[in-house]
Amino acid sequence: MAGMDALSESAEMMIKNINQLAADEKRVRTSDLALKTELKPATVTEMIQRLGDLGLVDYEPYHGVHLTKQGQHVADVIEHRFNILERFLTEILGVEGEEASEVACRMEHVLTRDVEHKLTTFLGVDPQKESELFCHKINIEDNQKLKYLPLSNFRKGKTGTVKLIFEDNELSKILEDKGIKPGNKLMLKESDNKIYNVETDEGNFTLDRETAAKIIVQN
Amino acid sequence: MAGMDALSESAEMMIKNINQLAADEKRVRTSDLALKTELKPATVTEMIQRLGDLGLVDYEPYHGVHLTKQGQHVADVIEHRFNILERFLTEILGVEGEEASEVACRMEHVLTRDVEHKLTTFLGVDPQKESELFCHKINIEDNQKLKYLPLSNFRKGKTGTVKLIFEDNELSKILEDKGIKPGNKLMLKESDNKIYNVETDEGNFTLDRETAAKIIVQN
DNA sequence: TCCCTAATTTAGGGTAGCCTAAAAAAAGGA
DNA sequence: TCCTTTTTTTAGGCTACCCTAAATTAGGGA
Repeated sequence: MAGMDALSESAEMMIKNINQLAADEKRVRTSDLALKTELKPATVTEMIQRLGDLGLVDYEPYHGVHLTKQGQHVADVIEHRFNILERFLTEILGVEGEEASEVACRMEHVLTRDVEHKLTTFLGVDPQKESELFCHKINIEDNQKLKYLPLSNFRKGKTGTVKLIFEDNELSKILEDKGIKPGNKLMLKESDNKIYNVETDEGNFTLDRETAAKIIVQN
Repeated sequence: MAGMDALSESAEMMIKNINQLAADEKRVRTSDLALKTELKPATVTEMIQRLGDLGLVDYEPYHGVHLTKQGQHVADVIEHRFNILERFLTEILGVEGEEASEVACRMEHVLTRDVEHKLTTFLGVDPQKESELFCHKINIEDNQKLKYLPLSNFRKGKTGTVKLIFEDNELSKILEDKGIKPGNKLMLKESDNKIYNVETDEGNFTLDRETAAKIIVQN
């Protein structure tokens, strides 16, 4: 494939910023990019010219840029990587907001597709929704090889053991009454990726996707 | 502090490689570094001259380099970051060996001390042992703010709820008999960082550090 | 329309990191 | 010792990113 080399961190950041400024499909102006990236306008011009040569942006001198289909794809991938990294850092490791953003912003450029995918699965993001935007990244077959999986990514008909429930305040008490607590077995009877019907020792219950995402189950 | 700017990834990699080739305190030769880094000898010379100017290596033209105290410290930090990242990628996410190494090798340069520290704690590394080498990084006070903590890093006298047990084959069955299973409460009665005496609903039990590291407990 | 201002690009300069080719130093055998 | 071979460094060249200063273009008001 042409242009298969990895993009530099600088180039990826520029694409990300173009995407974030690209409201209502207007072309993004050099000066706005300069402000957002904290680079000088001349530097922005230079960079978007390079990105133009790579076919990632449509650049018209003096009239700003917008992302091409290819560029948009890059932006979506970066955006997604940032989001899952930030979630991991804050929700799992407990890193504070500002620092989590900064570290996620530097880590987003070094993830591979595979690691991104496994981290996404670990955090329990909707594979359906994911696959619309990032069809290359979600592979249900792969999910099943992971030891620990959010219930939201579990396969219909499979049995597993609850290992961990995130944000266990009122929610975990409600779940506990339904037999969904760490150590217990459950089986995913039905799921359309919006509603999850689960069988436990206490009977049958239906959960929404948000809740299912917080329940880590072992295969 | 002088030289407080972040080192480039290239510079950090060079220091890491010098450290890895520095057996029996002999000076490391340019050609060996060139082989290991897959750079040309001239490039290596250029880089170690820069590192020399920064006071990170002791460079004698034609006679190789070795790390200064400062350089050794950088190497230790990088090494440690690599190790915990690799462990996280393989043990938690299930990334395969080769890819885990490569991604860890790129991520090691973008971690902050705080994230490194929180990840270390999350993975349950011996804080005692850590503090000998990396005294700046381990801070028991901080540990206690984390939602999830390996039992090996728990503070004596504290009570918590078991959330997750890694590598739960035979081990988890044994622990379950002792009342140590996800969902159950426990209290760390005694600990000298080698032996962990735990009180559960089923009585008092003693664990070794390796086992304690595999038990994630919530404060 | 024409001109002024603001936005943008071009021109030119610097550093880090890479390279190849040539020069210089070290090392080892005769 | 001396001379050949290997190792290392220097010299010089290239690109990506960053900058400032000087053109250039666009766009709005008179």
